[in-house]
Amino acid sequence: MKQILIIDDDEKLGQLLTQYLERYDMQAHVALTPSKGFELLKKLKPDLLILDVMLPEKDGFEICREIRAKSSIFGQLPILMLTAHAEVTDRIVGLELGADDYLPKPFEPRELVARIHNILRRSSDDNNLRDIKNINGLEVDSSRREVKLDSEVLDLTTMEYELLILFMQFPNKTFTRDELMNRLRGIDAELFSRAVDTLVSRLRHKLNDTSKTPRFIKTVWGRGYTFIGEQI
Amino acid sequence: MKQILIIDDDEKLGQLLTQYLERYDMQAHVALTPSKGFELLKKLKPDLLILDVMLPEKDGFEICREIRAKSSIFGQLPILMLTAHAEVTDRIVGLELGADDYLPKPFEPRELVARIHNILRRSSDDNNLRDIKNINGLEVDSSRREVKLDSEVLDLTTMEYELLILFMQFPNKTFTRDELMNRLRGIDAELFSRAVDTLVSRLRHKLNDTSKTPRFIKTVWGRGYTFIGEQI
DNA sequence: CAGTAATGAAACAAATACTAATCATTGATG
DNA sequence: CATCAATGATTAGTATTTGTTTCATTACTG
Repeated sequence: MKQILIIDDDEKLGQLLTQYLERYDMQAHVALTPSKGFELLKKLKPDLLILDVMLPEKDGFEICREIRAKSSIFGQLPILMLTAHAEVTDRIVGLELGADDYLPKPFEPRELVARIHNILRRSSDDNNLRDIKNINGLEVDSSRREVKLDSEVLDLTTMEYELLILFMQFPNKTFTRDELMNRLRGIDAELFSRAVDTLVSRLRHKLNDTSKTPRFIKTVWGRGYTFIGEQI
Repeated sequence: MKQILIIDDDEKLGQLLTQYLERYDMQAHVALTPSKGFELLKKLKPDLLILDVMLPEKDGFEICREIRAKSSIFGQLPILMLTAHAEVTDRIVGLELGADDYLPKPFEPRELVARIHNILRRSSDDNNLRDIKNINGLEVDSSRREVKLDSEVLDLTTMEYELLILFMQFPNKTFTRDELMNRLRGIDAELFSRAVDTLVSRLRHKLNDTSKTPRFIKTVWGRGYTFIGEQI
């Protein structure tokens, strides 16, 4: 069953949608505030996010941007924006904000369901491409959040896992520390410490990759780190 | 190519930055006064604005505030502030002024480029576009910071890499040693030694370019060095 | 072709960046 | 609220890069 997270301060609307979506085999969860929303986001890892533009604390644009910034974690999460009026829409869809679709209020529930289906179909198409990755003896099943090294399952922490799949998404790309932290922790990550190094070090250990000629994560001196792609 | 607008009354600095940024595939434009700056801002619609805090007419804070006020037009425009000293910084970043980052003078050009990249990545997550230069069997993928010689990846240090892309930016141009050091290390790098020669020598070795009829880097006796462009 | 200046690159030194161990903090869990 | 796991910060030790010196070699000059 698809999990849908709705961030909207209109409680009544939330309940209505929950009931309605249930009929289409979707389980909806409502967060009335952005902070509650982020909490549920982490907990539920929903398949789709419905976001109201008008919200207390921060507006929907802001939330959308934040989520997109943490691209490795929620970069793929489809987002549907609910706008108060049809006007502002240009900014929303596909553009810098990275929402996948929008729907002006008021709307027909059926219309909403149609759009949800649309989005989910779209996103699942390219999700399949990255579901299981296998590079150089390292196998990641992202739907299970499981990593196998030479057929043995590794026990990775959240950060370690996120770092790994970020690396694997862009093999051979050299990431600077700043870049890594920004991608892993979101926009405003200011780093004064060797936290990234520590994280990499821990991941390397679990990957058994501490020799001077690394199998997976190479240090690029003066720049950052690189995940080594297929060797030819 | 990214367009960068610099508002700064230090003409020399502007020129230097323009040249430097060129190497990183950014086109810089310098406005010496705020009014000229606003004019260019409208005309160019740059991807990023670099703003000196100390300016004639109005100071950088003021400009920043004004730009942020016209949020519909330039609300998204990333702004990098150059401050004379590191003190005032709290007010600047992210706060009521809405700058995206700051950099205290004096700074290393490399540092500036790193910050620009950071900001641009944050504001629009589009570093998938790669620009690849290919000269005479030497291939540089600047987004990955990867250099291939006859299809083999080279392991270059930071300085070696910087030197190489500087050369490749201006094939057939003869650089003096002074010029090279200034471009590589920042504004008024004083050099009493043969550091440049050593650097070139090291790069040549990695490029396998030590024969008397060089493939890439030619010595111009009494002058400096030249990177050999396409042979016809 | 000798004399002189410029260059290449080896060897050493200094500066800088990285690793990993350790400690501190945070946040979750019962 | 005590415990434990995850993550951030600090730091000593180490490795790498970069700058400097030096000397043999090379290219120019008269």
